[in-house]
Amino acid sequence: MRQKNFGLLLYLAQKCGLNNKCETSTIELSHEFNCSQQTISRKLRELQESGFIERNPSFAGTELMLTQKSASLIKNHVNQLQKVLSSNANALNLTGKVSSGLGEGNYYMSLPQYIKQFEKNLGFKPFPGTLNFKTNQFELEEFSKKLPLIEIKGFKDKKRTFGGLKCFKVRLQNYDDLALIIPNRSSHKSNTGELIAPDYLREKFKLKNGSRIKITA
Amino acid sequence: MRQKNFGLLLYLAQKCGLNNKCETSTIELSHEFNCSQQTISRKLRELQESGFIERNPSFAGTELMLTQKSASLIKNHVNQLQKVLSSNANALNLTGKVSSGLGEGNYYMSLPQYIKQFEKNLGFKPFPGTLNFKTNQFELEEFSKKLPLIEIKGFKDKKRTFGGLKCFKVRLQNYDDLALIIPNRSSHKSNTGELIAPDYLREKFKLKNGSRIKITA
DNA sequence: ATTACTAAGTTCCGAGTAC
DNA sequence: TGTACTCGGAACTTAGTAA
Repeated sequence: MRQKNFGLLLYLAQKCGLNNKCETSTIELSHEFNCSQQTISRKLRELQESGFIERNPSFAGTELMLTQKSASLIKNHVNQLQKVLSSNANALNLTGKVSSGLGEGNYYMSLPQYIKQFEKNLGFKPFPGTLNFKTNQFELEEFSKKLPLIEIKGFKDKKRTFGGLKCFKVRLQNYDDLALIIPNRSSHKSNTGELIAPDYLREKFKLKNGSRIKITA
Repeated sequence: MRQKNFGLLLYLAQKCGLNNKCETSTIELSHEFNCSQQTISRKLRELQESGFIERNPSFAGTELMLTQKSASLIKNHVNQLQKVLSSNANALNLTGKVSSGLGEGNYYMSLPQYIKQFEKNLGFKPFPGTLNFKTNQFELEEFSKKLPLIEIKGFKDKKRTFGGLKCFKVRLQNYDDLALIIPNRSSHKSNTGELIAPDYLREKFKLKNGSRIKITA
């Protein structure tokens, strides 16, 4: 919506239909719409000036009809809301705010032993760097719990031990070569999520620190 | 609709979905909704006080979620509009204002030669009297043109000639034992339609002179 | 009976600012 | 960074009327 007098327009659509002429009057409408006759008079004029309705004086009031412009607007409005009702009803998602890349992930992404496992398990060669985002710790846990787990194993070399990490395939808008990674023993705060992908996500999605992102399952 | 801040609520539904928590802030929303941070702040409080959203302060802003009350309201809103889009898209109708019974029809309804034809062609015995309504002359013609014609024949007795009339089955709300009659040579103004039915319509539908009616095909 | 103008009353918005 | 308060002005509504 975001259109002046849209509420009245919707009411008129329900009263008159989209392609019908409708005999009514400002007084009648004011009773039905719970406002004054003067307000209806003004609103009808505004709707007419904006090309949303057509009016003709009639034997006792006004004959009015919604224009094609109104029909399009209303159809569009309904379509948008239908999407919300259907797709979003049970869609899993997680929102957060892009933050600077201090996560552990960047380190993992430089080690061939990890990279090989990513390639094998995710089907893409990850970009050398992670996109970090701050989110709600509890939500992050709940979100990842509901997704199929891809386990990336840790390993040892002569000097030290490298920990394993959890990995989950997710989506960002329509982009689905994307995985959320959560180190098994992370040293940074767990309100941060890390994303890996074959592309440089900051560039691809024009992201800056503070940009809001919404990842879905 | 007719609900305060409904516009913002719809926006939030599109942004956050119906069952999801959503990380955002008053500033972010103010940019997206084209108003000030203060206005969003107030509107969110109002929505919260009315039980349409729930909010929790979060690491950098607010986590918000629509309540079940919002979901119901929005679903209802969409349902109503869907009805408009589907049923009303090509529904034929005619609106008018009940007027006093000075039409010719009352006379016809008293003559057995006509009554027999009505019974045969319409399947009901008409109430002795017509319900007259004023409407737009052109609309009346256009409406009746699109309906199947039932012809009621005129006749002669020793004294004079009685003219024929056109008859069309129509509906008033869910009531469909109803016919619109148009005398072939009418003496009254043709912006008046006449309805016959087995019942006394004024009583059945609590109609007075001036009441608006909408008949459909 | 309408519609619509003006003027006054009311609501709403946002800049400034506190926290 | 955030949210939310105050308050002056803008926007909207309506009573009284004219046409």
